[in-house]
Amino acid sequence: MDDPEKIDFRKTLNLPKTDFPMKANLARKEPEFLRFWEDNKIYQRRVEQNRPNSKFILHDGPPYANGHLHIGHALNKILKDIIVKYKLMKGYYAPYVPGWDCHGLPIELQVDKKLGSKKHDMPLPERRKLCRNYAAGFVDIQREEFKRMGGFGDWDTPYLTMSKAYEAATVREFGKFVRKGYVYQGKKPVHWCPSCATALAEAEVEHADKTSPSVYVKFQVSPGEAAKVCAKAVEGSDKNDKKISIVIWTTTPWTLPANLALAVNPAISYVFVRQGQNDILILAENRYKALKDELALALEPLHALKGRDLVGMQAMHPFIERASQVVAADYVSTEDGSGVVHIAPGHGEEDYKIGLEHGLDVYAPVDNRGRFTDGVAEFAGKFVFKANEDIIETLSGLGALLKRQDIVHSYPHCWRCKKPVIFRATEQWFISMAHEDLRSDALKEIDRVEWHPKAGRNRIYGMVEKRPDWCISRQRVWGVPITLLKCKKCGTHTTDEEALESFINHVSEKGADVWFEKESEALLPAGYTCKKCGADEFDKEMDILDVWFDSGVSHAAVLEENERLSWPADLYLEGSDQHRGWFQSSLLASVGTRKSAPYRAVLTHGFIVDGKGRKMSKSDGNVVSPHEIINRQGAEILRLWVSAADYQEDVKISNEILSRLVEAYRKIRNTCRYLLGNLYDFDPAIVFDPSSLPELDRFALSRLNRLIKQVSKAYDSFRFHEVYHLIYSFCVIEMSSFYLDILKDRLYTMAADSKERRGSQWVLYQVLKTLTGLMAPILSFTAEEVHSFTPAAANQSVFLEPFPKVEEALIDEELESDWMRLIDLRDEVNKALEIKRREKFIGNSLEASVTLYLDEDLRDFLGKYSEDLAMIFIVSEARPADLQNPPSDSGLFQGEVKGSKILVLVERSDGKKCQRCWNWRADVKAGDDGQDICARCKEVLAG
RNA sequence: GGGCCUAUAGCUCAGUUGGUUAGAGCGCGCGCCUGAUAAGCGCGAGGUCAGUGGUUCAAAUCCACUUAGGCCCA
Repeated sequence: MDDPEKIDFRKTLNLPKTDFPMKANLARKEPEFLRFWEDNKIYQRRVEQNRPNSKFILHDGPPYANGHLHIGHALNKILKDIIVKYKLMKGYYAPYVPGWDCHGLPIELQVDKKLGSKKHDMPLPERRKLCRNYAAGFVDIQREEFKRMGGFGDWDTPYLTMSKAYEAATVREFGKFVRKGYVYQGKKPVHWCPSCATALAEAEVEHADKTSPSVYVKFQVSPGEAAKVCAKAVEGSDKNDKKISIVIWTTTPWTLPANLALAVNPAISYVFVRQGQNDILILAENRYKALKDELALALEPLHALKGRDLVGMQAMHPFIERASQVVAADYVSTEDGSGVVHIAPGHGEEDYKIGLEHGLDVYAPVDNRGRFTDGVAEFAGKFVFKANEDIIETLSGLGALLKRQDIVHSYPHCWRCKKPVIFRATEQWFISMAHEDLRSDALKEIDRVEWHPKAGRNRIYGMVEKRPDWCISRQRVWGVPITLLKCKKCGTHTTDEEALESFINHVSEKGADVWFEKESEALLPAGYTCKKCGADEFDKEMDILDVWFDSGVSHAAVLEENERLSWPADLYLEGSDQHRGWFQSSLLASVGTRKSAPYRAVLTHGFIVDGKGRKMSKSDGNVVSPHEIINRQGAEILRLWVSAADYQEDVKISNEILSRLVEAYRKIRNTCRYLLGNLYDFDPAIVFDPSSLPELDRFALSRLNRLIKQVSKAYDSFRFHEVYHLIYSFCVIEMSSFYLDILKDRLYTMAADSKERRGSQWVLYQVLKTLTGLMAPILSFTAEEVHSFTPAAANQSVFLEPFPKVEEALIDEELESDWMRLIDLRDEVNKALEIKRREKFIGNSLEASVTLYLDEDLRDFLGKYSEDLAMIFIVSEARPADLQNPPSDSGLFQGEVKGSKILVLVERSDGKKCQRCWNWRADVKAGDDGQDICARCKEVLAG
């Protein structure tokens, strides 16, 4: 050092050089790339560039425009983005139009909450305007959040279910259902939230524990009946003195005023059993034991009958003058209760069905606030849940109450206000599943669609097979109106083309608000009169459409209306819960009007759970927020997490998982950085004929092309975790620990412009470009960053590049299998070296000279590689020898390669260490400056 | 309670039509290197394939049940 004469060999080497930072600083630098993409319209340019090519349309399921994004949104949108980017790079015309679901109860409730009591004085159009603004606000928020994740798409022109054009399309599609005769009005019990005063969709109901009174109630059998039907049962007792009663059990005493029947299971056995002095009770035989003590029943039942023998019997309502007939129902079980179910057709789904079968009235004497109507004189005006106690008291006073306790059970609650809901028969609008074979056609279509995973088919099939008619009306304000007017004179609805067309025109011009702003007559064409009676005055239908109808028609409102898109979509991609939601509403909306499914394929992902596999909930405190990850580790890590998981099942996320991914990210990044570092002086204009390259390089190219093939296949089948594993393993196994490690000597020590070094640089260049392209759909930020450092990159952005293409000719099976065998040998040599390292016999592997004692087969195989062995093993010398004549060295390593025994002798090289290339060679001599240098290096330095 | 689904090393994933001692990478432990350096390389230890029972010459793989978990419904 102090000697100025001494050459600093380090300076004579071609060491890697790059400004590409090792530290990614993702959270800080990602926004710069976002700006780059936006400023340069990279997505738009790529889409346009692909316009002449075949289309691939991924139709976005609209998230609800309320609240910030959670990790589930991130999973969904990143998966979509990976697909869109892959298809774009593959050359498909794949515009991605994101959308938002803007109408509906949750937003309305948020707005109502803010308004408080002012809500009642506010005209409807104004409340709707507030809802619109609220939704628009969250569309903006969520849009920014999605964009931050690196997603490509038409963010400036998304589809909104509340836009005029979309609302008009919704009205138009509804009109088609009306014209085709699917739509009918009927009384039916629906989940009803008395607090929100609205019918709720299935999806709007959630189950939670509730404490309810559990009561056993006697329904006395009409005296005449007792004698007839029960003659045998009461034989031997003084029948005239005895009261015979059927025992029912219910947890909703408030439904008793609406009781019209009692259901028994015809197949099971019922017993007559004495209670106290004067009572005989009827209940299921296998409930007798459980209830014996509770109800203070006699020790022995008097008699038993099958349920079917009880059918037709008349019982008397305990406190209303009305008969209640015994009917048969297969679903009645004896798991709890008394084996007899009280039936109120207006207050239960099963009850309703049974009522239909027996011609019972759909009776529901409860108003929209959950209060009894005047129909129930003694409880009129009482809120049903409060009336429970009054009813129980009444029953008790009449001696009809057998038992009362409180139980905690799972009960339906309103998803918004979290209060318990009731079943209540109301006037609703329905789409009939039976009309025009809607159900069977939908089922046929399900089998024409490709479902990923396959189980999705069964899931939606089962649901569509069993689902009831679609209740499409809601008694709320924030939505698309049910555009029907009712003639004031004859009550006929305006279902004709002329009226519906007029409504569509009004809505497309002014938006759906027009329905609430204008008078009925102003919505109709001038001079319009009722088609039935000729009257000209109408009442407006004030119900709005189910939001599932809104989003269900997106195929029509978006795919058909946007000329850049096409119908049907190639793919829908949502969480597996959407088999009941959007996949189904879209299917029905499309089959009903077009007799065909709106999608060719449906891909679903699972739900996100914590590291232990539990679902996330605020109360458990295991919620992971995407913002935190983005701000701490970067959106790139979130994207890598999405890609690494097998999303068709539940996806786990935890700090451990994320930190593993951060490490994997660093490895991929560093591999790219190292490639870049070795290309600082490479001119990509130089083209090499691959066949002229050494085997090692051809092996690397073969592996690289195999990688392209495998990765493409994985992308094509949406198996992104395979993409991740393939790319990552390639970086670690093929590159970092093998090819690149071996190449160091060649790259650093040979003449910068030598054929050998340029050849490997050319290979490294191929590897770099390929890796960048392969990872771009997932690691978009990093791929772009690498691309910006890549020498002579043709395009401004990696997303303007074609996806890497396989060169089949470069995949060489034979070469690969030979080199796999060499790698097996290398593994054995490494084990032998490690032992010597532990013995402190060597440190750096270059200090070693290795002799391999091999059988004839292996020696033959190694023949052509004998010159390359030292390079491959990264030792100073390596030579094959005959296994038959091993030395008597006790330190011989015994190994095995594919069943062949081998022996490895590790010695210290007897040469000297070259101060420049660090190899130990016999030809190392002191140079002019007195430093040891090998002949090869001397030649390089001589130029 | 019903429908659909899942369960392989600490983590993420492989395990072809059931067929030799269940694989990979990471992490972990130990070590080397200091010319990828908040890097790189090597070696090693980790699994009764959720459990139980069955079919079979043979089961992680097929069947049944159980347990745990997820989605959807009741």
